[in-house]
Amino acid sequence: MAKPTLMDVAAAAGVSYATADRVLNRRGGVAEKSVLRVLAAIEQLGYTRDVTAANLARGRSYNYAFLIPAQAGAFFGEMRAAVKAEAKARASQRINITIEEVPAFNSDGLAEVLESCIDRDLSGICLVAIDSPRVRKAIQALRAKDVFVLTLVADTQSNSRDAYIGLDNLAAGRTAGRVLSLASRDGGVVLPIAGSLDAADHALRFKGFKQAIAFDVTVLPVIESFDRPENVAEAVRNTLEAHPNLTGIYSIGSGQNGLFIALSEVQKSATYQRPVVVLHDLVGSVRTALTIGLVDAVIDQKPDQQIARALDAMKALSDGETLPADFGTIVPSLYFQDNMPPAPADGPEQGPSL
Amino acid sequence: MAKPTLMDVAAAAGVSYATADRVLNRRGGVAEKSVLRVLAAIEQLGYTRDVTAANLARGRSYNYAFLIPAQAGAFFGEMRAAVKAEAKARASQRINITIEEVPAFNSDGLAEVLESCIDRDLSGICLVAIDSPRVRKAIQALRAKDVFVLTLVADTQSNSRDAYIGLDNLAAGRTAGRVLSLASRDGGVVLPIAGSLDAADHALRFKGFKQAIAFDVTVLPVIESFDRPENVAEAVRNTLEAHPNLTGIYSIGSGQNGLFIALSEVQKSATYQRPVVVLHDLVGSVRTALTIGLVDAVIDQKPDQQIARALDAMKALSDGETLPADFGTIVPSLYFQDNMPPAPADGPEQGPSL
DNA sequence: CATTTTTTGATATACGTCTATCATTTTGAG
DNA sequence: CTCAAAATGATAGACGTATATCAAAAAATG
Repeated sequence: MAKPTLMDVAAAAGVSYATADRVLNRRGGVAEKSVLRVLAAIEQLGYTRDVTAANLARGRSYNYAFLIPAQAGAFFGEMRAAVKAEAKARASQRINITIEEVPAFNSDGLAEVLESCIDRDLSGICLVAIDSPRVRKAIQALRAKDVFVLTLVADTQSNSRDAYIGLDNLAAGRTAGRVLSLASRDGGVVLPIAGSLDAADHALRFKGFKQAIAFDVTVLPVIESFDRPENVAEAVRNTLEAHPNLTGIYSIGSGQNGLFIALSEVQKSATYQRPVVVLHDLVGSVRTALTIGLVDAVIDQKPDQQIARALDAMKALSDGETLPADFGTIVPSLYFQDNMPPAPADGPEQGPSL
Repeated sequence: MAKPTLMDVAAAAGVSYATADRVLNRRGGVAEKSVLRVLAAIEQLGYTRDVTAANLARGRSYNYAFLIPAQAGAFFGEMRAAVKAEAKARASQRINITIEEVPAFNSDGLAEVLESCIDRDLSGICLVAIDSPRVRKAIQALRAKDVFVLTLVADTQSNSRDAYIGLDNLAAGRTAGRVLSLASRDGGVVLPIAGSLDAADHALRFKGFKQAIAFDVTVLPVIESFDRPENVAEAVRNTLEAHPNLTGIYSIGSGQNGLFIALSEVQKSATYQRPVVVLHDLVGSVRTALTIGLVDAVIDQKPDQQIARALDAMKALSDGETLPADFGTIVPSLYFQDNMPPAPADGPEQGPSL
């Protein structure tokens, strides 16, 4: 028996197609007993609406926009590539995706783009949030127009968006702490390096890190790089000087160049045993560092999976479903040289398919 | 401008809808120059076929079957739940999925079910392979009828199926080796426990393990449990007796009960420092063990992701696409207490949606 | 040029649903 | 019982594509 159609349901319920349709689409004006009979028939036949046919009839397509920060490191580059890949994959399913470049670290720039989206007939928008009154206001304006707003990677206030898709930073920090604790079994000394502890994500990671670190491991005062590679290289050099027995380094943020420089010096000099190094985000340069053994473990937030998840979330919201509570939580992945996933390939253009 | 339709393409190419259709669907009998004009129009307008409308018109739906071993431990239970979840999620997209129970470890039983599938009008089938002549023959018969056959978790000969979706066992073993090496920095002694090294997956994991283990770490002779918990408990006890300084245990296979028993004895006695324990598959009991700190790290093969991947693969094959080379390779995930993903919830039944 | 062959156009029906309209039946109130 | 209100039925057009048929036009053949 083929999949039942609404016609079958109507027949089974002993009503006309029109009535079955009125029930299914809650158009009202149907007697209670008829409603029940239709619902019973739906239940009994296991009817599910063919959403593809429904969308076709409604002339409905899903328009989503991603606002991705421009040129802010390799991470967002991968993110952009992932969006493009998903856009292509879903194009044949009436899902249209556009990417808007947004100036990095600039809340007014972000707000401006958001404001320009208001009359673009979008059903959802996905942004890397920077909190500011103007941004919040723009988001509210969009949501008032029934545009779903998701935050990605970085969140705003939780009541001002529909969902947040992003890394569980506390778990990420704990994982780092666990690895360095394992690697410093009988006590040890570890150095945390952050971009800035004022950034919410870095602070959370650091908090988790301290939670998970073993009691007999000494955590040195955290170094804040403020995105200046020289600072990091210098600080790592000094620390190694002062603590030749350093067992671990946790680089909490991005911008790893300074760290790489200092580490390769250590590797060459061979005066010290290299500490175990844990850092974040498996982008190109980090991938290389892991491959050649300059660092040991990488905590990744799987940008491609985040994009896919964000799209699934927006589609679900558009279809009137509600999201499970922890839908947006991305569990940190831990990669060694040994279980690195293959690098994302920007596949060649495909011709029109059959 | 809305998404272009084939009508738009025909108009742009200056031909009729019928001709554009003939080109798109390779029906033949079209002059070379017309073909070129249509293709140019497709290119220029960025036309992509609306597959949902196409499937609707074709009356096409995708019928897939999953053959999952019955009652063979919690792992396949999770797998079955994942299939059910995906089945529900894709029901509205003309994808029908059935689950067939297959007797565990029984190649004839598997073959029988396979043979019964031959005239069921399936477009794809997914099984946990057990190699035997009869199974191979059944698979060939299916493929001869244009049914795509994927293997899951366990493979057959690579030329006898369309794709294999499964864990990269070598990488999994290497990852375990890496963790135990990290945890045994200045030398150490580690104990590998396998179900049976005759099983291809266990052998591969063990091979990877040895590859990644540090040179100054001693690997004790591997214990083979042959799925008897008592053996494992006994062997672990003896090993701890003989090597009070044991730094790590790698449990290569499933059936962890014996290990858990021995470990909880150690935990209580407090005579030894508990070795670092790495094992496989984050099923219920393992999850508990990880939570209470009985074990340290779990390598997971993400059954839910495997199911999703398998479905994507079958759908892609059905649509005439070719799969990327490493499509089926599942990268092992490493979980600590700290980054455990939430347990899969068997969500409550949802009423008919809007 | 006449004839056959190839190519093209026009058009109809179908897929499962949405939306709308109009006619008809049933129900409830007075 | 009468009349309005509520409920139901019947049906048509649309969405974008697939598939088929038949006639008309263009090209190739002799």
